[in-house]
Amino acid sequence: MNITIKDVAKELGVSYSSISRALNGKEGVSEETRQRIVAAAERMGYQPNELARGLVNRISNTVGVIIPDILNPYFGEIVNGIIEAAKQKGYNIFLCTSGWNGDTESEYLKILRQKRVDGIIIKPADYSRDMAYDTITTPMIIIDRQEDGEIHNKVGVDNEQGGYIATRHLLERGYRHPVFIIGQEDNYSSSQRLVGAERALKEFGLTLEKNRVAEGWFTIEGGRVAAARLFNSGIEIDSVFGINDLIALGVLQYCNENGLSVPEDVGVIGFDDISYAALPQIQLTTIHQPKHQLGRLLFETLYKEIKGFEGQEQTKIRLEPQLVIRKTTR
Amino acid sequence: MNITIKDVAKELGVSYSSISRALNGKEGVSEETRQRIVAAAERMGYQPNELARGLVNRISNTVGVIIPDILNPYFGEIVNGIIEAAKQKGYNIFLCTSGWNGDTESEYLKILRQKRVDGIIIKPADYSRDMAYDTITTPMIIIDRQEDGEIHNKVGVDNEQGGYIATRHLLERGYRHPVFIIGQEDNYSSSQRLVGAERALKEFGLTLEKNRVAEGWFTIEGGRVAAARLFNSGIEIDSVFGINDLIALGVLQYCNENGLSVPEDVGVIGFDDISYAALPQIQLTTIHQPKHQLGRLLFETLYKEIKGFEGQEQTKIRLEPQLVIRKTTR
DNA sequence: CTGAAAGCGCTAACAT
DNA sequence: ATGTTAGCGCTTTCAG
Repeated sequence: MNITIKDVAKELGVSYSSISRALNGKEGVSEETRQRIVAAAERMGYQPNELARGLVNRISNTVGVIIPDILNPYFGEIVNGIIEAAKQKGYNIFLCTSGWNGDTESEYLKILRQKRVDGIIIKPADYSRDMAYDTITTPMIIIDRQEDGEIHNKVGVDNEQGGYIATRHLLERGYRHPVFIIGQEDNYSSSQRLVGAERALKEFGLTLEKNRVAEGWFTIEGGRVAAARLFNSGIEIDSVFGINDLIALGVLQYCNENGLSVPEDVGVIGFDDISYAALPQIQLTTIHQPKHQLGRLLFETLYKEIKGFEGQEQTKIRLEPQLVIRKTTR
Repeated sequence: MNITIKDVAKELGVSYSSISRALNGKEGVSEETRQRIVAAAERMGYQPNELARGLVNRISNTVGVIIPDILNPYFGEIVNGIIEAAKQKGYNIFLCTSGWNGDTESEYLKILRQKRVDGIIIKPADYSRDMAYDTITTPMIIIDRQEDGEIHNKVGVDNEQGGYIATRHLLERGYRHPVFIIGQEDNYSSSQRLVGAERALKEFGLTLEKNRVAEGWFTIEGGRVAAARLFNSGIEIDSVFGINDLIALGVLQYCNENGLSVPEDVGVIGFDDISYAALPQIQLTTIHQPKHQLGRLLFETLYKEIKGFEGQEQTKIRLEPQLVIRKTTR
């Protein structure tokens, strides 16, 4: 089996608590024996069992990350930022994907706690469920949520403002008949962005009509299908706000396949600013989010909670979204 | 703190070994007490400590995954497949990204073993280092490697064949001056694909010249920069084989920015067939890999090794790549 | 069927 | 400075 602390103790004829002390840099061992121990451990290829250490120390140097979909570059970049920040603090991450499914999410939440992760970073799969998070005592931080009444930390972009900026841009460019494609209706980010959209519409004397909002999936295909539904519904459309870039990409695909020229016939705006949106062949106008930074911030905030820094107050960080005008709006 | 097996034992006035038996579905408890125990555990919100279980059982139901870059959709889809297959077997994954850095990779390899993962799935950061894997006794599987002389399992696509097909396609379409953009020179997949390219060239009476191969990074920007270098080097170029789709996307970007029309002035082919390659605005000709399936297979093969199925022989699985002709080659 | 006790590998008092 | 011991939470003999 694996070499344990006892093996190297026996080898050297010292007690194994000395080994522990030496290897963990604690005082109580002479410099000489410390060196002998370190050398022997190295030579024998000793690897401390983190399971055992975690059991006694009650820490695992591990955090769980639950996101809906790793293939969405938005989450990909966030995870990238999390991993980077985690590495600097000696943490590893359990990556879990919920597929926007609340049950899968709950399941992972349970497993993560059984694995005794030190903290959890989560993007809720749906809106309704997440008030139940308050019963979780593990340090936890929620991505992209700003609501009150919960105990956990929150870091995210200002979605309402983002939705406002996007819609306002459409309106300012002369589009008067925008439609909106969101994810599932109970998705928090979607609804917040819609609230912002409504505010912009109001400023231009317009209202948000129900039949101008379509639900889909947060994927390219989801956007394409929803666009088809909208354009075939008979309403007048001169622009579409895809609630994320993947959806907007699907809209672009629909337009392309159906001879609608962008940005003349229809203007398209997305949200997130994933890297593919900037390709010269795409040039999607969108709302930029600092995704990598968001990931780093997420971990760092969680880390502080884990280590018990800065008291018990809930911390909320709200990042500003930014309009990036490219070629899909006139 | 967290409630333990002892708490529920005390609550019920039974020994805690009975709790263990009941909760793990082992025999040796009457049906009646089992039900009482299950009910109490549920009521008290008992969550077994997997760290402790892992310590005694010597299993963690965890595997480590080390990939170079989660933002490359090629790896994204693989990871997706791994997570999906792992979930079915009750496994969680530690996601580690090496950033194509061998030292980072080694570091993670060490940590993973300390965390006592049951197995490791790895895409080596570079070529030279990976023979050192033979000293690792943890079940391990290597992505996309077919070489002999190692003890670990291997699952991947036939890169030589893929490189051959891609280059042959270019040649068959009348391109006679292809250049090649690879990742770092010591990358295994790159060199294998180049071997295939050479074979195709030979069939057309051509040879692979050193100055027609450029090194870059496996990113869009890497492809763009390498393309610029190549096109400015004064050699004749009528087509480029990007060793992965991200690089090919960068080449497309370079062409777009420099008024080179594709596929007339220059033909472009990639490798991987990431989803963005199929966008109507992109339509990249490429070599398809079954990435999701690859991920599933990776985990399932590893799982068998962990569970000690099918003896000790090294298993190698080689998937067939497939040419997908779109619009970037004439 | 059930309980007592040992031990997984390690850390942290407590002794010496 | 070093060794001894208890115990982290759990599983698994071994008795009863």
